[in-house]
Amino acid sequence: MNISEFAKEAGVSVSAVSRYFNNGYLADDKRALIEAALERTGYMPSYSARTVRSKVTKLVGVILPKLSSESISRITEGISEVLGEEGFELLLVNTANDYKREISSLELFRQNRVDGVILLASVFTDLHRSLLSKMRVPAVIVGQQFKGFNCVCHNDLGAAYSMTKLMLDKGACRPAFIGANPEDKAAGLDRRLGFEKAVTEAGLTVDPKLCETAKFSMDSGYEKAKHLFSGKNRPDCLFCATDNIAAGAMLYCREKGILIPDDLMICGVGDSRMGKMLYVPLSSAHLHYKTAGKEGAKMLLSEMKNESGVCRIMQLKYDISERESTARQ
Amino acid sequence: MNISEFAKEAGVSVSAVSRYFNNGYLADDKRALIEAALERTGYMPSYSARTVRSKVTKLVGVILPKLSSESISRITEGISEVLGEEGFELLLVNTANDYKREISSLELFRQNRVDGVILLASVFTDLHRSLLSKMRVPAVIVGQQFKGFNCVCHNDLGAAYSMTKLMLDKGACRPAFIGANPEDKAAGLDRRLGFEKAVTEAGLTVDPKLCETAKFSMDSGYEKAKHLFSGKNRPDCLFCATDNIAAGAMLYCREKGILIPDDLMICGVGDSRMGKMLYVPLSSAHLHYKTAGKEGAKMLLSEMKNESGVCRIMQLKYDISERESTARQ
DNA sequence: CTGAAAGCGCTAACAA
DNA sequence: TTGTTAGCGCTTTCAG
Repeated sequence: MNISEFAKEAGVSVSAVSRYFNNGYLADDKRALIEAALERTGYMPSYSARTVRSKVTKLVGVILPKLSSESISRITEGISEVLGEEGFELLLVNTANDYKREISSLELFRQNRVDGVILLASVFTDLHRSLLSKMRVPAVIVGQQFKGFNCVCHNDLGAAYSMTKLMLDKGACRPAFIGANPEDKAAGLDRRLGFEKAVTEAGLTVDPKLCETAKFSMDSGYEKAKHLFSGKNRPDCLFCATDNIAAGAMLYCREKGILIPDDLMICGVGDSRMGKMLYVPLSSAHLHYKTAGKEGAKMLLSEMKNESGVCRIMQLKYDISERESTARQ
Repeated sequence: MNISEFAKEAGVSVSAVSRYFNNGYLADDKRALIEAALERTGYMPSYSARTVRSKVTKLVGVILPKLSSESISRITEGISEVLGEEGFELLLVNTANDYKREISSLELFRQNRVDGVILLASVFTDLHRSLLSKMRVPAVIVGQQFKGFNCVCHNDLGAAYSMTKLMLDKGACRPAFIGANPEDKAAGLDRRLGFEKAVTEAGLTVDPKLCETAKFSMDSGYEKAKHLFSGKNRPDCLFCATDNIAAGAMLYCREKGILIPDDLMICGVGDSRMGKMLYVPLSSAHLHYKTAGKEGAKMLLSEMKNESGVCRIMQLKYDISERESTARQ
């Protein structure tokens, strides 16, 4: 059933029906007529037909590298909360860390499918830049800072610095590092720079033999910890770029009888639910993921309302969650 | 720019352009002409205009109660993987456990916005039933069994039964239970029934004082465990409906010096990443969440292809992951 | 405040 | 194989 069939059924004009579903510039008797007919027929207007004319999809595209990650699902939850209140729905693309899919969804979103885009990417390239510039709708990047675009990001460098400093201040002097791919500017590069800054400031030097690069997984953290402890210069504190990596490293320590925090202090970033529940509760930098999602959504909303054109960067603060894994006197 | 402007620019007819983007029933020279013009103009066809005619959205609506849950994000990942391969995108609605939003999104999806619906709900009502019946597109329910509709579900009763039996077989004789809202048939009711079946079969009786109903959270598990241990008849084994609840209960035990598994064996359901990492690794029933999502998506795909009308129910198996929390001789 | 009618950008039937 | 053209279902002027 389409709008004119329905209008006939209701005994009103097509425009009356259209107005009923939109601004409601309508007399009460017609309104009642329409509501009665709605009850009878179960008619629903077609969203795409509306979009063809009005150019409004009420859809926001969200591109993310994976779903089953605590940080990403928290961010997405924040996005969905804010956007939902404004009547937007999410068109979700899970790229499964596949670079090609990231690009192709950006292409897809140029087909007037969405009113705006939120991108949670890990690695940025020139192709990203050129595609984002060609975008006809506003876009916001969450979790990374990318000059020339709207971003909501964390203070990754500061967080890594503070956590490392926390351990050095407690007397550690052989700091080790397990980081992530440095092409990921936020979780990879910046967290490494924060670690290095703290080490250098403490008057120590960064020992390349005590620095590893892991994947974002527990297993990888485990492997890298094993490697770290295979050398003769054993670390007495370990900064990990994520809680997951730290958890893997702790698993190794438990197996080998390396005591935390006595033999080795350890901390992560992200303050995951799991970190609190580990056999030694993990000190971590708390990043406000849900807030990041909310702020990203708010930024996008304001972009979609007025084409300001000024791009903004918002950096969120972090908090230090100190727990037993660094509880050395 | 629209299709006719673009066709003019390219020097071909509109149908040539339309064919280029669809079946490709097209001579090579025109194809080249179009591609050159595409390069020049960056033209992209409008998806909604296409949908108005073709009635195909290439969108599947996914309704879920929350995002930041391991089980749900795993299911969603499975859905997205299968559907993505077939060129479908996800229109995600996060209801935040709000019943009203569940209903309103079902309404929303009647506006020809999607080609199919996947519903991950916890509690089913008659309103769900009537709305789902009115649906113009196929729908699949994942995680719950609901007669008369397409479902992919777990063997919740069996899983709870096996985990409880595991502990009773090891000599426990005062079994306790922390479950979820029984209106949630899968995680609430069936897991309770499984527990009760195992207890009864072992020749024991279910002690109502040793049965609690918690929310799906660690905090709630903690509180209920406290309550459980406040009575004089202390349990010697505890079955929890989810790993999260079990983790909360274990936190309480650790605080109070209740030794696991010596004083209390404990197990959960879901086999979460966190469970493996707890201070005593948690025995749990492994449910194949990602597989559930994949199978749900496959079922939906086949429904969308041919209106079979026959509704199917698929129940997935579970596996037992035995760990230290039940490692009593 | 209301209804008629002209599109929105595209697809698909049809004629060539 | 192609191009012309009539819609898809809706919104939005515009004249009443």
